[in-house]
Amino acid sequence: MNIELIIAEGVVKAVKALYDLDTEVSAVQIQQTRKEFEGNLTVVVFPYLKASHKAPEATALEIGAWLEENIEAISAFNAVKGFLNLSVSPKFWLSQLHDIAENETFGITPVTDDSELVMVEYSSPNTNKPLHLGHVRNNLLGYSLSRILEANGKRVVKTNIVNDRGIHICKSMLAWQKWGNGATPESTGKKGDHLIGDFYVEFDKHYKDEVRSLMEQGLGKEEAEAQSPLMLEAREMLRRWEANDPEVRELWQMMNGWVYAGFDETYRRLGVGFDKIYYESDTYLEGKDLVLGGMEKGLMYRKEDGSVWADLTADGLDHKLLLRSDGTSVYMTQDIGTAKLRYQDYPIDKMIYVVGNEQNYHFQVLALLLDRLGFKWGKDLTHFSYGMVELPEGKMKSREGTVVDADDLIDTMISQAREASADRFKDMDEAEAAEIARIVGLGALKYFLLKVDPRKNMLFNPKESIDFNGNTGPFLQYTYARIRSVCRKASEELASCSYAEAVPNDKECALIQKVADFPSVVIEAGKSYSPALIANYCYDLAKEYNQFYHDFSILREEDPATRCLRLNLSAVVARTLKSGVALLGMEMPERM
RNA sequence: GGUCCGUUAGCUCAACUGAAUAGAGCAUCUGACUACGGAUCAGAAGGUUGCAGGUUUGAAUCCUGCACGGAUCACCA
Repeated sequence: MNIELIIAEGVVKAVKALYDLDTEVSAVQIQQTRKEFEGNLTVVVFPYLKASHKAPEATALEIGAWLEENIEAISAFNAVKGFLNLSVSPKFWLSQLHDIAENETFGITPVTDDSELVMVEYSSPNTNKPLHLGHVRNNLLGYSLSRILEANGKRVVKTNIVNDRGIHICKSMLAWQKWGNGATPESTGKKGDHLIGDFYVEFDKHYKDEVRSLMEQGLGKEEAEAQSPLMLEAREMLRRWEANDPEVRELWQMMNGWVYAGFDETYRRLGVGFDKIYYESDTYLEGKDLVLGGMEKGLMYRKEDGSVWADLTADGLDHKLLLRSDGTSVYMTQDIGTAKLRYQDYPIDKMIYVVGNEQNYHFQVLALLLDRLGFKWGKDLTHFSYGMVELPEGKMKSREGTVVDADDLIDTMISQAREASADRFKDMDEAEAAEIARIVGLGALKYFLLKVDPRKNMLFNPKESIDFNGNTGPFLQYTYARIRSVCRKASEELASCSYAEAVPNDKECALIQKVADFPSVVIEAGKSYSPALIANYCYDLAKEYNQFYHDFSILREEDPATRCLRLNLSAVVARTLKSGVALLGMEMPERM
């Protein structure tokens, strides 16, 4: 049983017995005892002063005495001002360690058939350029969030909505037709998404040239942009696409196919995936029907020019356009259509959209509209809003070539990991060395992006790249690999020894306590949708373990029970670290 | 201009949602391998938590105002 709960229940009884005060278990304030004081856990007694009519310290001492008397696990206490520091007996920690070691799925709530069904949308790329660092943050957050929710017993459907239609795709297609000379991923040896991205840039270059020369002929900027022959051609292509022109559709299919192959490779390398992928080319018409249906029910209205709007002023927002005067869809309409298809496919209880914070307003509106249109999860949809990844010079801009490409970054991380371990295992064969470099390089990247509060913009400095020392992914992996090394050396003893007679010292108790916190951290991370909480916990645990490892010998400890305790404690720490970082999508190497 | 978000050590980030002397890492300086893995550990130094008020026994955290930065308010996606 959880020690904090035991203490909280004890405090409720204590204040009832001592001061006749009724309070709730959830209202009891318990925190980790600060390092400079004796004890494991601390109860804040300020809330009970009114009932005790005594000074803070006297009240704390009184409650402490009651707890020591009535709760077996409490072995000592002291009071500093209004803080009651409680020491938990080594015996209790020993039994905790035993329980944890026995529990194969420690910290993980099993998923059952009647678990809540949560859909997580993430990634959501455009098919006109390769993924960059911002997408990587999105993908890792979305994937990690899915894992965390699963660990909290939710059924999770991971989904992706691919923005595969629109003028931007036509630009790449047109550029390929004009200047591609039939280039394919095979003929050029380029990843499909990069190839398409190059043509998108190519279009932009020629388009800018056209605009410039038109402006030199005396046109205004807007006029020039509107009259650029390339842009007119791209728009014409979009019209043909929407009219199902076979030639355009065929080209579109082929080029999108290249992009998907490229994306799939990046996803695979990142270790993320989806249960179901939706395409806007399939969903944008659905949304139109829903909006028109809603209009008939009086939920939306039509202006004289034929455009369709929703009046959201009653909810403190503005009027929102849903269909243009020419009857075509906007972004919002597509999201409504996608929602409909998803609900047809899955009886969703909860929808989470992992999308950047520049779309906060969009999702506020979407929630209201879906609710209005009768989606039961609409009002309570969660926009998991995250900040941008910025460079020292500011925002990434594809036009200025300051985008950090996802594939390049992954390559860089892996080769740096390779360098860092080059002189370490010369005996290792190539396949194993490559696998370890992959795990460590990606671990550094994932931890770097996930340890930060998602809401905040974060900084990535390409010159400094990502560290492998200190508060990093490799620090966790190193700790794990080192424990595994020790466990391998004593595998037989670990399997058969007994630590029933051992008496854990303060450091060992503190370490057991840290491990025992894992389940509540998983729960809190699930409630607050926070991979960062998991990352910070894993770091604290690894740091605590490394201190222990440094101060005490494991294999050279002479007392068999103590040696066994330390072996088992190490094994449990390793296992907890591994399942913790798994929630971040990170892997652990057996050696590094 | 309206709305929303952010501002913590030189730099990158924490702080269990109101508690003790605001913590880590990097960088700087000092120390620890004939040792179970030094991608480690120990120590020093570094702060008026953007500013000013307020609520509270107690505020980085809650309220008000201001400053700075960002996003958004498109018949763009």
